Amino acid sequence: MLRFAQTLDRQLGAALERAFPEAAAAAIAAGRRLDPQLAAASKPEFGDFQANGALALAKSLKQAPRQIATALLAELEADPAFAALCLPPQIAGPGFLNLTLRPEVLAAELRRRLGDARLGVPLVEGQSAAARPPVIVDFSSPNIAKEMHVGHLRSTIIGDALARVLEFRGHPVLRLNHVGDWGTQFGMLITHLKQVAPEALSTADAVDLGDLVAFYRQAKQRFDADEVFQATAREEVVKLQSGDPVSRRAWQLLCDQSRREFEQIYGRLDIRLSERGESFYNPYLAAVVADLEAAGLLVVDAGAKCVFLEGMQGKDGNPLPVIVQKSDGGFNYATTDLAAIRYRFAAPPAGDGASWVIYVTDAGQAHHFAGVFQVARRAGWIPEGARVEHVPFGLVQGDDGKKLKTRSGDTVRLKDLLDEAVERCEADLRRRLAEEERQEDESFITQVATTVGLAAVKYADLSTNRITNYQFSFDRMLALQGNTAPYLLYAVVRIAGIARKGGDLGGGAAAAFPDLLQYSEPQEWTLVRELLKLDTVIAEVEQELLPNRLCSYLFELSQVFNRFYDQVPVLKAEPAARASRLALCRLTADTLKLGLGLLGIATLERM
RNA sequence: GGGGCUGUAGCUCAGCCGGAUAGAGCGACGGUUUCCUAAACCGUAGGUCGUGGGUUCGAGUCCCGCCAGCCCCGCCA
Repeated sequence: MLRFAQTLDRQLGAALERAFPEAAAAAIAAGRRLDPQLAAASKPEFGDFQANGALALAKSLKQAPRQIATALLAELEADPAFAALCLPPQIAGPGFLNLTLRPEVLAAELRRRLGDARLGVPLVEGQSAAARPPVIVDFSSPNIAKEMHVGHLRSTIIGDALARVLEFRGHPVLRLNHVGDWGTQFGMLITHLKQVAPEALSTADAVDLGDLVAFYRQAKQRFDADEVFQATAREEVVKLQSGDPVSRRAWQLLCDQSRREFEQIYGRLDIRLSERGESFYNPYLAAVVADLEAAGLLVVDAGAKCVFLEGMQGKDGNPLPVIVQKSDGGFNYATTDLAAIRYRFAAPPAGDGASWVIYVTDAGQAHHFAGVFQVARRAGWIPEGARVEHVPFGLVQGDDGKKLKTRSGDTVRLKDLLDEAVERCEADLRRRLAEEERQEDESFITQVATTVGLAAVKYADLSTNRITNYQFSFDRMLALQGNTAPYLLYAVVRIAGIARKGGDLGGGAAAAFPDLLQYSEPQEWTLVRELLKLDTVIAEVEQELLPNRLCSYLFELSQVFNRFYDQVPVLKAEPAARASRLALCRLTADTLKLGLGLLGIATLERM
């Protein structure tokens, strides 16, 4: 619908200018234009689009809205290009102009998409993909020596979905895993291990990740309680950061251990990610401080080197600092984030040369990023026209509305969460098979349970607006009805069923379908219109970085399809109708597969 | 104390640049199966959009105040 919207906006704008030449000239002189305010129709009975401009213009034109709409209508009807696109428009309510695309225009657009692997979604304009500067999506970012938990789940899934959408649009995307592999935590952990389990620091696989997590917890407790330990740990950090070989070796072992565990999760979730941890930026930390010093932004306060923020105040009304070098000479996470931003925007080969950097982290870090972005901007590290943004998300909560925990009060391990989703799916599937007296082999059951279980977890996370906290519930996400992954997957399965029963879906080519598609039923037209919205929705997701918009669309498409499937026969229809309906099935399946694919969700032929 | 986010049906959530009578799903109640997988479909009930002002032809949406919940606020990340 994007193409139509653009064309109509132009035609309506021109019609307004013809109807009100003086007002149009005045608007243009003021650097504006008479805006027809074209929008998607708010209800199906209003057609495809509505123009709200007449209401807004009433005051400045000193005319009644309906009068303006009438004048606009007259100009539009005189435009043959418009008449070829739309049925005669209707003036409705206080002065809305309702526009309905001609059926043959819709059918032709649908036909066009049957032969298009991109289903009508355009590539970004501009240079070829190879010449374009990269977009960096920074997501997932677990910590070494800790297990991944639900918090990482959100970042991982949302980041992956956004990266997939941007890639599909033709952006070269650099997916970066900014793992926490540096800093005070390692000082703590290495100091503790040296004392209680030195073998873990010299021998690969001497301890597994579970042990490491326990050691980490003990180390943290000692760090918080014991000043002597704290001092030793800080010294250990300095040793590590200055490249002491023993510390380096210990650190490397710890990282390898954790990395293997992370890779398993990413593999299961089908997520591709380039690891570039905090340690990567270690060589650049001193330069960050030097740059800030040279730019005159550094202030030493209580022994720490700080940049004070403009427009952000702390407790006593004083400006908030971003500390870039601690009083003990060490660097902290803000320094690392500044080094990262500096490197990512710097021109190659000294950096990534990015044009857009997206950080997918929890909303609690909003202040931190606002501060870091401001410092980076004032230091001149963000080029003109480049974009840098924090894409925040809310907490994962339990049924009690508090941060999700296990019954014993621990954080929920991601691995356990995924296992449980798949197990629950499998149990449900086995029960269903028994009820329906279906026989399926074990590999089918495993495949379906795995696909549906992981799809459910991902979809539940992606389908709410990311900024709000969301309540985690296996029962809801695995429900077979409603706005859930199983419901969407089932729609794909139904279409696969039609193909199995002899429906020719064209096998990837458009040639199987007639040039003139013909529809008569309202359910068919509703489905046609829904299918044609894909390009608009993708553009919106890219603009707003909100995957839930894509989820809503896919859910609505599935609902519309299920109504069609229920009420309109396909295989038993007479030949002309049958071919046109098969085209709808084919495009629905393609759209669902593409859309779910962009969410990182795999589909099934049977379930 | 300062700042951020959130508050919409019993529950979980949508709601796009301010547009027409506020939308889903679940749950509740009532229906639909000689037909492409009923993991579906159809219908009914359910709302003072936290609250009080303001801006506007028009406010769930924008502005201000207040209330409630969550989060952040100097050397952890």
